[in-house]
Amino acid sequence: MENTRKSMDKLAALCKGRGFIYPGSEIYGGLANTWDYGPLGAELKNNVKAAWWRKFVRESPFNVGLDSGILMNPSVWKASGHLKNFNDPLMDCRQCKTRHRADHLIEGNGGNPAGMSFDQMSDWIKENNIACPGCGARDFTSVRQFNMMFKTFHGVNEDTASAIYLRPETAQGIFVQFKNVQRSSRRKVPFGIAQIGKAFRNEITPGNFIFRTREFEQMELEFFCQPGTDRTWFDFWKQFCRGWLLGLGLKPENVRTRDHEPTELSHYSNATTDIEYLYPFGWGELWGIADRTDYDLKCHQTESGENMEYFDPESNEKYIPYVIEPSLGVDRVMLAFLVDAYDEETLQDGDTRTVLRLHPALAPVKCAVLPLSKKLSEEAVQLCSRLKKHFFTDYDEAGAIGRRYRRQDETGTPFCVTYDFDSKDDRCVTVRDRDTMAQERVSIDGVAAYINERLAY
RNA sequence: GCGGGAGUGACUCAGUGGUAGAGUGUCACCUUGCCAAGGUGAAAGUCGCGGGUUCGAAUCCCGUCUUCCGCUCCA
Repeated sequence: MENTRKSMDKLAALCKGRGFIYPGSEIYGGLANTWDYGPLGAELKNNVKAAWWRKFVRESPFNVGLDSGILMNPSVWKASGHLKNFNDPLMDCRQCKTRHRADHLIEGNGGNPAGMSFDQMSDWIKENNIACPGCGARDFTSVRQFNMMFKTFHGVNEDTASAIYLRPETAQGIFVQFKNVQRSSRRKVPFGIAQIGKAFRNEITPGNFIFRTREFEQMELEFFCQPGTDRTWFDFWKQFCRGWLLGLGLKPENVRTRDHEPTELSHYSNATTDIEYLYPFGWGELWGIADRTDYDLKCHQTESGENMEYFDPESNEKYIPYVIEPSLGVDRVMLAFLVDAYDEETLQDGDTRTVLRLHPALAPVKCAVLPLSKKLSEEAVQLCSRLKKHFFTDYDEAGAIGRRYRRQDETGTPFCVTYDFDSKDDRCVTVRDRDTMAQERVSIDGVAAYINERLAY
């Protein structure tokens, strides 16, 4: 545990020092569990999202994209069940300091918490002499409410009529627009709608760096298919998602899939599989893949009165499609890529070299132009501005060349291009590979293509 | 919310009542010329905040804020 804590701390320190991730609102003393992405973090995050969008939307024969709003009609959350299910009654054991859900406690002891007020729950637990599952004591605080949805006001008058919520997931925007998208894109089932966007949840226990934060970004796909074919598609997307992760370099031994037990399934799902990653703090959920059945569309049909049925021209029947939902957290997958890439290499002379072995497609800086001497600045700067048209290129002429290589290693730059005293004559530069530290002589005119080829995934 | 840590330059920390320090990092110049930490110099600190004790507080006392870890929840 000591080591794992340390490795997360080291990564967080590197992230702050190099401009990946800073603590939020730091000059005001911070705000718990909020983080801002710095220049390199913003690049990395964009690269992660671009890689996902490319694989799940642009290259997909099935899927189309959507960018729906964070603010939605509150009825959406009534229909989806979030208003009801995102309100948790919690109480603490005064003896062992653990926290419990009052409704779970009541349910587990043969009671029925449905419809009980918080006071009634407190009373029930007292009357039935319920003991703390942790320590056996019977000394609880009273039940308090935790609403997981961020509430705000639509319009300038803070009256209850205009209370709305920040979306706790992006999925509902997709369900609500299902008919518009299907019609306007002329898609036939099976097809999917993909979306990247922010979501907000008042998590009771955020933490572990950017793994769980109250403001986070999701990359979700809602894949609509004919009832009965859902399990086939479920398995298909499971494999597809896993392949995406491994294709971008996550080590297979750090990735596992875990099927949910029937008892832990969400209220809308009949099957869920998590793809988990081995973080320094243990296995953590990365990607939840759920068979949501026709639950969501059905709920919206009931609540809105809008017919959500799809007419299948091939089978000549009407049905509400089943939905397979692979839902991935941008921030936590980014953390997984960072953790997986972090390496402290011991060199022959005993030196340690910190390297972020990010996949070239994800690396924030693709290439750094390093003149061997400041006397070569002019030509090197010219080369740099040419390369910048192709990909993010950095320039550094400060200090010894070895030092500059190490600096680039720390931020995961896959290629360093060294302009030396021969370059002017032979029109070639040395390209140094981050992972192998091997050097190759490449013509100045061909260096952009040389690197571009290696950024593919 | 409860329990336990912690707040001194960007980072890691020293300083326990008497002039705020070091190393790393950053920047400039020199040196070097393909794998960092040679030289010279510079910038950078409301010692978390408020109050109290004292001739004098980073240091002692009281309060407060923030943050980290653990627990409950994670659609």
